[in-house]
Amino acid sequence: MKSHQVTIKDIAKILDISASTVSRALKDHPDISIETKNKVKKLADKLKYKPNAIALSLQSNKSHIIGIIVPQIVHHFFSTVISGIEELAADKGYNIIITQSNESQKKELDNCQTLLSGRVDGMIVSRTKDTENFDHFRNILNTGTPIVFFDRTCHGIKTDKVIIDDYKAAYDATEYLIKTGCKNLLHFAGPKNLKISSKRMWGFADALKRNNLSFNEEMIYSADNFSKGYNLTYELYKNNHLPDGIFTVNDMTAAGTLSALNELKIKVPEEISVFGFTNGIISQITSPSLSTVEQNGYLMGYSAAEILINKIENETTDIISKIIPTKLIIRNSTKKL
Amino acid sequence: MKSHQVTIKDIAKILDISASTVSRALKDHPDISIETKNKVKKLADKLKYKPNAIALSLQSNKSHIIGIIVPQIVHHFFSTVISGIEELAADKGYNIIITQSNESQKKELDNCQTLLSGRVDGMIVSRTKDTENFDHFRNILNTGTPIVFFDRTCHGIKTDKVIIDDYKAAYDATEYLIKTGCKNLLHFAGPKNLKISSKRMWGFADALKRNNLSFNEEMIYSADNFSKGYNLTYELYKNNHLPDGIFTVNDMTAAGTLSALNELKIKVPEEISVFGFTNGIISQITSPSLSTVEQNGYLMGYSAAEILINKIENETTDIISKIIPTKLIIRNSTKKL
DNA sequence: TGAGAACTTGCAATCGTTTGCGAGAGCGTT
DNA sequence: AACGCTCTCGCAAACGATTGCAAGTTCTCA
Repeated sequence: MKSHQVTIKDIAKILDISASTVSRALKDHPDISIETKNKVKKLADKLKYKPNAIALSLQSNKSHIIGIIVPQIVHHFFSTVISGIEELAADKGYNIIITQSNESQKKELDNCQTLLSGRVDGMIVSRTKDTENFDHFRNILNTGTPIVFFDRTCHGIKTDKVIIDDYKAAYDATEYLIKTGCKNLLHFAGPKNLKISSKRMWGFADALKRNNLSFNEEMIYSADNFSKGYNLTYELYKNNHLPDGIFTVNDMTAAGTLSALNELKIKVPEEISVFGFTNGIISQITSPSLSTVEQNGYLMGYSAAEILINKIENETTDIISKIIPTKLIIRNSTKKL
Repeated sequence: MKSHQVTIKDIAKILDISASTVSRALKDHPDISIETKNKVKKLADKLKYKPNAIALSLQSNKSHIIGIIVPQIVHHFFSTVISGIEELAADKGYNIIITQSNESQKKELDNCQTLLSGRVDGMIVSRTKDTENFDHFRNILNTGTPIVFFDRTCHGIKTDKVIIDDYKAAYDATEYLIKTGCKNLLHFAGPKNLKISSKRMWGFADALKRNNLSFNEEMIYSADNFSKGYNLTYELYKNNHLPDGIFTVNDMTAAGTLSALNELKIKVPEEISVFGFTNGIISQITSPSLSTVEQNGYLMGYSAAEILINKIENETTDIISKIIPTKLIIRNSTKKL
């Protein structure tokens, strides 16, 4: 099937000149006469010649490919980040190869192998949740292939990363709830060993303390997806433990919470305020629409690509840690200031 | 920065043997003595030798890369498809390079160039909405690089494709609405020149006719996103034109509709039933949760990859048109049978 | 002792492209 | 006529890996 893409040699043979002349003619090298250039360009055009990127890579030892490893492509946040990466990469003449780890460390290792074998110029990675061994990344860095981590980073490795200030974002969101009159808050949290989760939790806790509200561990519940948020809300209702404000670790959990509250005919935000985190599509769709933290995935991806490409092209060695600013998006699940 | 990945030559030099011997030793060629093999393998292991995929590609004229063009990565449906492609591709030893067209034909053309230059072994494509000129795809097919289209296909090109039976799915959904008692239906439709939209529209129309309900063009409204669904619903309300059932071209539109109905205190499904299309995440989050058509994106991607890889490896030339079965997902925005 | 077989290994070409260097042609100058 | 210069262009090596073929060594057996 795959017949034959036109090569420089083909053109050379047809015009009865050498391949080097064709190569130089195509890139306007001054050594080549104008007539020859014209002949070559005309034929190249006619035959739809396209340079073989693979041969160029081999020659230059640069693939112009960025390798990406994410837990799941379908996750809205990750696809947003990928989109940001793709945008800048395309601009700068890079392609992106995407692999997903499905939260499995074995697959993550495989992905590293593949990308290394493919001689990517650099990698952008968000690691799996439950890994504490980062030797594979350390090895790659040692070979000189740069890696930029985003969102989930690797404790103990000195490397470039792009993150948001989860602590501050959570602090701000919580403080907003307090300022709009909530006095009895709960936090629906993610797994403790995931840094982004624990930071959000501490932001919540510190906001309470600084605003003269007491904090204790019983304000923290574990719930980080739709159904857990939904079920937990029902449970709190049954036990008569519903607060007047809930800050959730992500939008899905908030959506589950809202769904339960709707069914229970509890008015949001009049009786209970709900604050999410991520600002995914769903935050506009819930009823009422969800106040949340804008976690600019697109910008994260874009920035990560920026750092990486700079590293590839300028061979700098300084470690960059970029923090993407967050923003509170106030919609209708919270009261107005 | 990028120092040097270990090559066969490096190993050869260290052991003072030729590169060919190393190559053969690594792949257990019978010509090589066991001692040599052991020496070579041991050193290769120690130095973390990884074959240079680029060199192999150049040599074999196979890149083992599948190029993907989608309008937008962040769109849930597309990222689901990509996920399906990635899964099988990884299994079969292929990498995927992803590009997005952002619904711009110019970018789509650029993407084709890039992928062609990258010498991908094949492509999986969902084209931009408003293009009617498919010469670029025709040209690629002529060079012998196979393309499998999915979801949005190209009228007039004989090529492999993976689609769903939009007509039947729409027919079934509409019939469900009728069977649960709706007598006065409307359809919120997408652009007419997009085949998937018009097929859904005809499925809707024919279901009405076959069930002895009259159909006329005034039952078709143009609305294919959240805000259009929302606004249109309000407008119908004002003009006292609300039906007892609405079938929308996608989930987002349905979500907008539900949102408006909620605000208008119109009971769903008691007063109005709403049926969506896609079964994205949002269909579980709306209140009430949305009855919709399962459009198995993952399976579409997986199947597309299957067809493509088969074409690449077995060089078959027969054209395959695969139809992914759909399924009605009944939730709470419609009445029960 | 010599011939042939068996076993190991190396040479060189190849994939498509780039690039330093050298070579030939054509011209003008002395 | 001889030299030198400018214009054009081709040769060959290189990137990393594979592979047909040739070549070298060792061994066996007559």
